Amino acid sequence: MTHPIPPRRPLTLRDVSEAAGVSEMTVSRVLRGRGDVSAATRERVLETARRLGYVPNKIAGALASSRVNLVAVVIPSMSNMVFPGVMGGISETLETTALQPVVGVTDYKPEKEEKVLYEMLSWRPSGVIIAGLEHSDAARAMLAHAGAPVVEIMDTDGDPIDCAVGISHRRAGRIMADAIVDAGYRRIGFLGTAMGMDHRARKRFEGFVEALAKRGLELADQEFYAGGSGLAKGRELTQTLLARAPDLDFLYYSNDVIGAGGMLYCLEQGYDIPGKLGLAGFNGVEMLQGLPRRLATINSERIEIGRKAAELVLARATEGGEALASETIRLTPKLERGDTMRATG
Amino acid sequence: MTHPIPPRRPLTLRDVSEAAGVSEMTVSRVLRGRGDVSAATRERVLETARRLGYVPNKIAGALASSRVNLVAVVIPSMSNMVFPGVMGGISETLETTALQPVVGVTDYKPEKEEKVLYEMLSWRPSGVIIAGLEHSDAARAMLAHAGAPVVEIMDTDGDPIDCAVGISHRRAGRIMADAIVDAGYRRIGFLGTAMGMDHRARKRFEGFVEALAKRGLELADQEFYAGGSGLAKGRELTQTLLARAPDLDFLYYSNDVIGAGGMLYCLEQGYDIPGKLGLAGFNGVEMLQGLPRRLATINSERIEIGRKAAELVLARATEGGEALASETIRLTPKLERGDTMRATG
DNA sequence: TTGAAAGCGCTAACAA
DNA sequence: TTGTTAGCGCTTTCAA
Repeated sequence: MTHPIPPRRPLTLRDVSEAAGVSEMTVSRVLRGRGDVSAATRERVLETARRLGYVPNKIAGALASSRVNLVAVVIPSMSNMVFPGVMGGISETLETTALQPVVGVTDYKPEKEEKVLYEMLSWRPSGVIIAGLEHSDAARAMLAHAGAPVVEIMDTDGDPIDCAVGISHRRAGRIMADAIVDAGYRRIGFLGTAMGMDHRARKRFEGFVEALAKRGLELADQEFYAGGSGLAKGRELTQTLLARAPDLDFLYYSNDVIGAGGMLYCLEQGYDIPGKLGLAGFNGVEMLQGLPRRLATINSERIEIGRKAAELVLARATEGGEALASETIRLTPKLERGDTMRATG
Repeated sequence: MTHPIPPRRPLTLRDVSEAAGVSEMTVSRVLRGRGDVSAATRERVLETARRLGYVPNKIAGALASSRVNLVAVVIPSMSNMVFPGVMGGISETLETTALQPVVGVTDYKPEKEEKVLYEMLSWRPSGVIIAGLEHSDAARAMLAHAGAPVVEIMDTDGDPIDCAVGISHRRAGRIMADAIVDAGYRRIGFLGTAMGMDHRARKRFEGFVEALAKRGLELADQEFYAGGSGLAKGRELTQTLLARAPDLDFLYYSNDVIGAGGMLYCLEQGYDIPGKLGLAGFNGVEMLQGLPRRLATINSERIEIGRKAAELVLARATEGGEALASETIRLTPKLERGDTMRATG
């Protein structure tokens, strides 16, 4: 089924200028809401612009003013694990400002990160918010030359290029390990991603294993996977691991979604949770509210990270903030015990 | 904790031109991959650009060429109900092309849709993909003047401005109603959003009620809610409705997430599903794979909608496609019976 | 194959 | 309060 449509050329300032009988400059002033125009002229111009359906050309405006009200947000994935939270915090903070977030996704691939960064920086954004502290040399070079504030988010275990907001994932791993051991669990299994390019998952794992070691323990068993997370994946991993190591008394998952899948599996199998078997994930994902039990987890403070990152960009991208020093904000990973972990042994 | 960073001005074509000892024009040609440059010159320019860390200024490029490789994608929400699927289809299709999707969110608010559209169109995108067929007059005017192909997605019950790809939500409602009645259920309850500005949810509801009427039935009871969907919300609605109308034998939810919450609640309460009580949602959300039962649903073909929409834009935004006629693509909503609905009475 | 000139649509800076 | 001029960093077009 087809139907014709008349093509039209977008209007220019000049069209409005001629229709309203004032200079282009005056139209420009009115549309940018500058105060130095008489009320009568303003009214007439606004009316004309609306009537014609004029939409300003930001490309020309940006080139002339060398101001672009975009903030590049570069993240590894849009999965509902982290993206909605971080993005929510950013949007909320920028909502009432002139700045607008624009998102690029890297799929945890350094080469894609480079490509996405290159594309986004070529639009000369007013700021860059990018996940993680690990970037290729080329990416770091681009960021250093961006001519705009750069905020690396999620992680604080490393050296930022400019600003950073996040939590220590090593510490998050340690906190969970300590809580598990304090609760009296001893035969601990790990289930999670293969962690190839997921540096934060790796750091949590390292912190976890290290803290166990300090308490004289080591992982009893582990099961890795590659590819996307999902409840089904969590079930599968859990079944495999428990079949191999039935004497485990705690399962530590690298994220809440596979943890939740594991929880559903264990409940169906009739395991005594948290009495004989404890479970924990990582992230504090809202989406999972409403499952039969609340999974123990560590809140990764995604919304707050988004908010703070946007604030740092905002301050530096706004009139007078150009010279602000770089800054690193460390938030505190917080244990949420839920219903799948005892409080004490 | 603070640490200083040296600010740098972004490089221009001229910097590369001087460093490489050729004209700006030649550098421009090389960087745009045009063939009419000698291999030696090309090599030298490429080397220089890389060494300096040059990132082209697309703003200037776009202004000069009046070509912008962006596709505006305007959707009501980033919830994991529809966004990831649609976006996946779009990204996948545009991945290998010069076009890049940029997302704007309307929160189901007409005034926000206008604002987002205005912002996005002011960047003169090569195409617009926008959810729904219902828009304010102002929004419709902007779209008609966009000077770029417009594809309205998700819904085909109405008149598109240019192109459209989607399913008939009325038909989806009818299909579900027929399947439920055919399976022998008779006391049917509806649980869903208040549907203020969610036109597609409203159309499904209308189709559903209409099809029931044709079979001589009407809704036995219903429960509406406002605000975000979540498993917990589904539990709550279900509890309320079943307390009020314990004799219901089917619960039709306006989306899969609240449906899944309801399912968890009903299983815990020991209802015989699908024997004595049937359940169904809408969307076909992958995320829910791995729950104790597969919820009956209607697949809304989100990925395919994304793909087709991107293809329509691509064809029209590419050399020679400017004059292509408008086109409407109707996909077929497909029933997925899952484990929560009998096949026959 | 390379370069020079003009201009994309707007805004900064200055003039009236 | 309003208008004029120049130019943002590129690409198009035309000339060499």
